[in-house]
Amino acid sequence: MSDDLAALPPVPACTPTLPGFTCGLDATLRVISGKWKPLILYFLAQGGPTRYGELRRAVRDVSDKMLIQQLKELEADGLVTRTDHREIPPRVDYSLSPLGHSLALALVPLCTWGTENMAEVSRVYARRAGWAAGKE
Amino acid sequence: MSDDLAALPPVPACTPTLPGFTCGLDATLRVISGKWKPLILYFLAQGGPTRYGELRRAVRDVSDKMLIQQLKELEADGLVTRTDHREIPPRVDYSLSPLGHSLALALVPLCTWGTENMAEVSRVYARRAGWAAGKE
DNA sequence: TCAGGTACTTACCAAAAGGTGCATACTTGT
DNA sequence: ACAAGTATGCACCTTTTGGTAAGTACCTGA
Repeated sequence: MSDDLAALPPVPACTPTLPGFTCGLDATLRVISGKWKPLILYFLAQGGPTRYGELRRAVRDVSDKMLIQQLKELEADGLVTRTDHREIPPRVDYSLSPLGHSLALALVPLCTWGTENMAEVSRVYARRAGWAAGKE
Repeated sequence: MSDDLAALPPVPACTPTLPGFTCGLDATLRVISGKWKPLILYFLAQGGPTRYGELRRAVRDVSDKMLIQQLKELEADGLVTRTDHREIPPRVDYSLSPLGHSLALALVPLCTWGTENMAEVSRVYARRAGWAAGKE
């Protein structure tokens, strides 16, 4: 099993191209950290422009405050585009910028990994949850 | 630019195979959320088994408390393996399990994305930081 | 007229995440 | 004898994150 690792494709080194980031991964993490951001990005990547309300209903359990906040940050970071149709009642929709879309594509392997290993993950998580709630 | 998106490879839908997770991405996020986890995984993926102290020095700015804590969770989640050589003074090293390594591989695109777009990210981040520190 | 929907904003609070520093038990080097 | 290093544990505290509930300005349908 230790030989496995040696045989697997080596993980490319992460170049610390710019100061302030230890590596590319670090840079990416700064932009997608936040409970809902990856989910928002991924959802937007699947359907096209989406109205606020739809998004709200799609990303289950998110509150208005959080959704708005994360959307603003994503917008400030140039990952999503907000379109205000300036109608009354309000109509606004969100879509991915090309940059955002490229990030969403980079999320695909994570999504795949999660799907493939969901059984493992859920087992571990059930243990954690039970351990947190009950006694042992 | 809106046609761009249509032309790009469609992001595969995320199957909610098991209850409790909205999709695979969600599952993955549960396991790697934590300021240092992706960095730890990635570092371990590059060099083999690593002693605690080395790891500590490698992942810059991490405190003992945090590093230990995250390592424990990663271990509990079956992503890293802890080997205590039961020596005195203490000698312990950490390495990736096969599952952990597969996850590290899934992180590669994120790392690449960050490297490629580091200029963008750092610009945005500089703005955020300055805006937080200064007044406007 | 009144409930309900739109896309938010704000104030207030709880929980989680994270940091600092001290302690341990034993070693090696000075 | 004493400082320093090893891999942690623990108590205390601050910062960040996230949630709840209310309000806004306007519209539509009953």
